[in-house]
Amino acid sequence: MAVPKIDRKDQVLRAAERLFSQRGFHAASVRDIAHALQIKGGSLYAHIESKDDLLWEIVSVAADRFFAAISPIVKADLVPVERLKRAILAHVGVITGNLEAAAVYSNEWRNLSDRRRTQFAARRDEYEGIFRGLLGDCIREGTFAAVDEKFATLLILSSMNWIYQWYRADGPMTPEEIARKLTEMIFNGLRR
Amino acid sequence: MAVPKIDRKDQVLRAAERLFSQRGFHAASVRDIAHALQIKGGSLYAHIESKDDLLWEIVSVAADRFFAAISPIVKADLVPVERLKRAILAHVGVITGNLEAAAVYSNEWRNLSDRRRTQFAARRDEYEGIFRGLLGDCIREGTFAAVDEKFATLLILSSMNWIYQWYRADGPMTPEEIARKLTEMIFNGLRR
Amino acid sequence: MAVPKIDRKDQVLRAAERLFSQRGFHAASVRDIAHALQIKGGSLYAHIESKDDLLWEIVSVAADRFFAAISPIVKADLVPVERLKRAILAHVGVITGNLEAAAVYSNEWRNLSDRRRTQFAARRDEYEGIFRGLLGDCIREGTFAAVDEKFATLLILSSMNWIYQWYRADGPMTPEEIARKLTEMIFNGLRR
Amino acid sequence: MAVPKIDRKDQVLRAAERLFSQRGFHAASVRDIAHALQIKGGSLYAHIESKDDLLWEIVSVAADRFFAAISPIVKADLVPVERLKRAILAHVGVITGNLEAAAVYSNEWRNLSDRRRTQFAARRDEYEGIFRGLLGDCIREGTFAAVDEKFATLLILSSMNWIYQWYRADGPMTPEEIARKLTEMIFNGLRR
DNA sequence: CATGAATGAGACTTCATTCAT
DNA sequence: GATGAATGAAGTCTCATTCAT
Repeated sequence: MAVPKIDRKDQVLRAAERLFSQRGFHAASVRDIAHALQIKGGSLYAHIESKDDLLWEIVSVAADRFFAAISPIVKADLVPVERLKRAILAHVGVITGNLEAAAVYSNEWRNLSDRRRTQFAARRDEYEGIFRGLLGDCIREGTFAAVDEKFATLLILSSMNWIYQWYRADGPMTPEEIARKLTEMIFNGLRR
Repeated sequence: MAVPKIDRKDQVLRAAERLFSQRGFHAASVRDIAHALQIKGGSLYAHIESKDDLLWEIVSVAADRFFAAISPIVKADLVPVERLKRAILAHVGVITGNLEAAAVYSNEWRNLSDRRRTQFAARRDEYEGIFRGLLGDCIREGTFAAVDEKFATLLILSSMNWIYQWYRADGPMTPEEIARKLTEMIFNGLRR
Repeated sequence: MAVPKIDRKDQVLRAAERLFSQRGFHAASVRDIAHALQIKGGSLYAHIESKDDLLWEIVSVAADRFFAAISPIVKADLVPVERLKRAILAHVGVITGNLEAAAVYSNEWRNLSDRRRTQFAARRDEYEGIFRGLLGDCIREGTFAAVDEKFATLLILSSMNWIYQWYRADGPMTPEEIARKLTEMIFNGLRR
Repeated sequence: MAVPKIDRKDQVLRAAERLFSQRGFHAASVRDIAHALQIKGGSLYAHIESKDDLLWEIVSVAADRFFAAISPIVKADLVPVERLKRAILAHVGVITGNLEAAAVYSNEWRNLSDRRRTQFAARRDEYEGIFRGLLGDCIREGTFAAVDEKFATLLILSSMNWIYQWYRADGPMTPEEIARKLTEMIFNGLRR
């Protein structure tokens, strides 16, 4: 009846990312998501297992992207501070390239089922641990002051994860600029 | 006799803050909140108008607290950088002193009714504007480098608003220490 | 609003027994049951946990009745054949006194959740075991011929459990007559 | 080449018999049946008209089998008690030879559409009437005592229709043995 | 024949809310 | 104040069925 739709599953994921990020998991109904694809609520279930699965898929694909972006950098043969710089750029790149998924990743994991929430938390901690390691290297190497590692890591990550709140692809700043400014501010501080 | 009769309405607000912050607005039902007070769902309506009102009350009281904490500082006769420092301390104080309300303030405003969401957004922008003003003063005065004002403001606010994710009243850091470390890092950067 | 309804839960159980027995578990919807009480579907949930629970309650109360009716007889100090006779009378009494519940007990246990179905089967086997014991006593005592015990037990139970298909309280036979005729036929056979 | 091409329609019927008998009509979905044939739900409709038709077909083929098995016996020139014996053997033969269909016949007719249910009930009553006639002959001839005809008929039929609950083709008893034991018990009773 | 995608109806269930008691 | 019972709306999901490919 309809035109042959390519990769319907992807469309579903993207619509869900958009609605979950805009309204939140519970405020975005299955019907809303289906409506975005111009089909009826029940029809979604030809493509997904459950709403919970949908959230899980978004959130774990997002996690995969973050890990994939950072992994090569961690092993790179560079001075620590350069590795951290590039990791920040990579992370910002994933966020700006997948704004809605990143927002869901940051805000909606609470709505996962118990088992998955635990699983998610573990991966998130692992990711945080990688950043902390990069930062720790900078400190041990002497480039950075002996700040509280955990605290500083959260400063970096939280400032990046807030980006989705105001970044627009058609806005004035490129992801590179954002990353550069962020790095500059966090590394050197605001003081002249 | 005079058993210290704690205001029931306050109990309701506190229970709602807790549940909204833990599970999110939609995942915390009116019955859940009532259950926390050991009464039945319907009985809550002797104390509140509606669930939406409850959220609004939490969120606007939280906003009031932030404004109240900062207002005297803005007008204080101090060098700009000192004003900013104290504003940060005040803001951190409100967060750590009202962890759950602060979490609701940060995360659940999306679930307000349309009209109230607009109203909320305006206040939030106003608050952000105050911080931006404090920061701008530091730049104009020459203490701070000529960074992107909006960007730097968001860096400060976002790093503070993330605190509720890990701060615990019985943890190792006092609010003052948190504020001090945060200020130190943001003002001077991580670099040695 | 409505007149104070006494024991609403009982009314729910009775309506469910009726509808489950008439149409089967799946063909009788929650709305149908609610409609029988002149309330809306969702309102049932003030009285039950779930449709599955409702079935379970009916089925286990029915099982309880059967056990309660038979237990004193098993321990009675009577000749075996008399015990069996009275057990049959008791069982027929439970069926005719709770026609619809008995029908649900016999036919709808398949629709229980896995865990409960297992639990149910165990009790059912236990009950069958009791009858088998009574019958075995009659054989060992010499009153009955050395028939296949399991087979004969099923003959007795199945002929009784079929009663709900045709018995009507306002019909021509009392439960006692039914039990007497049944006993007569099974004990002495059809042959002159 | 001529691979023995088993009729697809038969496979559908057999899968449906199995699933309807195991789970009940409503709990066995069209998709379940299709899955048993390793095709998708919609594809079943190349072979059936509707789920209701499927049930009807199973149930009426089963009825046909019962009638076909008994018809020649009713007209046979034998003493009444012998005719009854053979009818029982024939009926047991149909059940044990078509266990699942027999179970569906006994339990799922309630789920037929209204019109068909009525039609089915008429045939069922007719069949019961035949058995009742056979039994009546035995009474009139003087072989059997003057028992309640309807009651005795139901005793015989119900004990047979319960067989599917425990009979297994690979079990210890042949259909002939089952029929013989059943006849023995019902004709002569349990008493020594 | 089989499939994937869709549909409309309806299933069970939860929820915020109301109100007589 | 609190409760039990009810409601209407909505939510997620399943199902029998259809049809273009």
